[in-house]
Amino acid sequence: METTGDVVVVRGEEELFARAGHLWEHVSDLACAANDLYTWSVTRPSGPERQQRPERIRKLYRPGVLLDPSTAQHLRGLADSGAEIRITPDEINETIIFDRRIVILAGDASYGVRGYSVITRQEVVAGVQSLFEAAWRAGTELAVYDAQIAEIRTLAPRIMELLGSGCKDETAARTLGLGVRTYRRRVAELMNALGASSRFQAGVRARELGVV
Amino acid sequence: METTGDVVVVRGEEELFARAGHLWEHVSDLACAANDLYTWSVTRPSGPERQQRPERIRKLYRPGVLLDPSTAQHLRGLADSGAEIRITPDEINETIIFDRRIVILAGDASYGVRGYSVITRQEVVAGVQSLFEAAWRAGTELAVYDAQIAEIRTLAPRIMELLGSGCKDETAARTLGLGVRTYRRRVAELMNALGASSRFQAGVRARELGVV
DNA sequence: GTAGCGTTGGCAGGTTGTTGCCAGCCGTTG
DNA sequence: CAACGGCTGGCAACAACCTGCCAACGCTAC
Repeated sequence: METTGDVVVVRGEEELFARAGHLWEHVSDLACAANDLYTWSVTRPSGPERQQRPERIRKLYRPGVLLDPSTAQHLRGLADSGAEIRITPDEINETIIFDRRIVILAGDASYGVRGYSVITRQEVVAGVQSLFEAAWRAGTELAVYDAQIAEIRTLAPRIMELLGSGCKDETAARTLGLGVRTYRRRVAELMNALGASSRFQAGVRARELGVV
Repeated sequence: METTGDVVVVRGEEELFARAGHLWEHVSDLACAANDLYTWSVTRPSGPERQQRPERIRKLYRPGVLLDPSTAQHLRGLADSGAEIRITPDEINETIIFDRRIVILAGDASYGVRGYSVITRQEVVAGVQSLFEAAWRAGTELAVYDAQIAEIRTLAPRIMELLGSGCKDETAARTLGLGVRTYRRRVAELMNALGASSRFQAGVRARELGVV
């Protein structure tokens, strides 16, 4: 563990849980941005020590989380239970904010153990909060985005499977009974939902989200 | 659990462990083919019930497992301890064979719970064994392949990072101080090591192996 | 000092992918 | 029944990628 006054960097989910697990006990205003459903769930205790539910929960995700029907269903369930969920096509830094007082920023997960910055300095917290608010305002309500992406979702598994098989677009299109232009339209829509600018990146992203 | 006489299909690692965990106790001739290091480790008990080590262990992997230095080091350790390890560029069906008597074939892991076929019918076991032997003979000794891939491995993380960033080859090449032809040579080598025929497939594979 | 070998990188031809354009088709609405 | 809107799919221009070819360079051995 490294400390620099109001910013503490911890490495790995265990250290993060030890450091921040208690924050869930009394939080009333929770805001988070994540690339998938798991990023912040590791910090949250799931036993009897979990107290009352926060008064306000806001969650901001990338569209890719809606490509998996079960994940989409889970998010709808959360929304039905009172959580406010929005979707943003923009790149987001994975962040969680407790009561506008404590911020945790997730570091790069590409290699080895992930680092998390736990920030309590109020000026910094305020800055991160305002960035979150801007991203939140630009987001689209879950229900609205879900309706838009429903069509993509029905075909997404087959397209992902075909993309993952390594075959050419022409072959994949024929397999689905589509013209190659239409197949490529669908692929472009998936790339957008995954927030990817290349097919390699889309492949990585799809695997991370478990949709391939 | 579904049964068809000498072939039993189980779903998920827990059922597999319950069904096949005991096989490790007295096995003396073990042969397996896997895409990563974890596929068959879930079936193996790790406590005191594990008896003596098999007399012969043969493991066949795809080259991608050597892209990660720590995975490569682990495999070298296994080889040093007496296991015979070979690498094959060909597609392999994940298989494990106990004493030429019992075979387990891993099913598709793309979605949901993975199915495993546990086969005891001797004709089928013999057939699978001979397929394994053919693939084994075509494989390359770990040490030989490792030496060949060492060069690729040093640059692989940077290339994966750049590929994963979604930027163009020209940009990535400049970032690494290489010509775009040379960069594309390295990418082609990585694609081969990953057994991928498209960049999307390579992205998926790289993420599965944890090298991006 | 020279020959041989391996690698790099520029060039180029071919393939694959990205996206715009537009004709045709189908379903809906007035 | 006609008009309209949306979607499909063929075509095409362009971009990005894939791989062969070859000159140049650096290193090693003799």
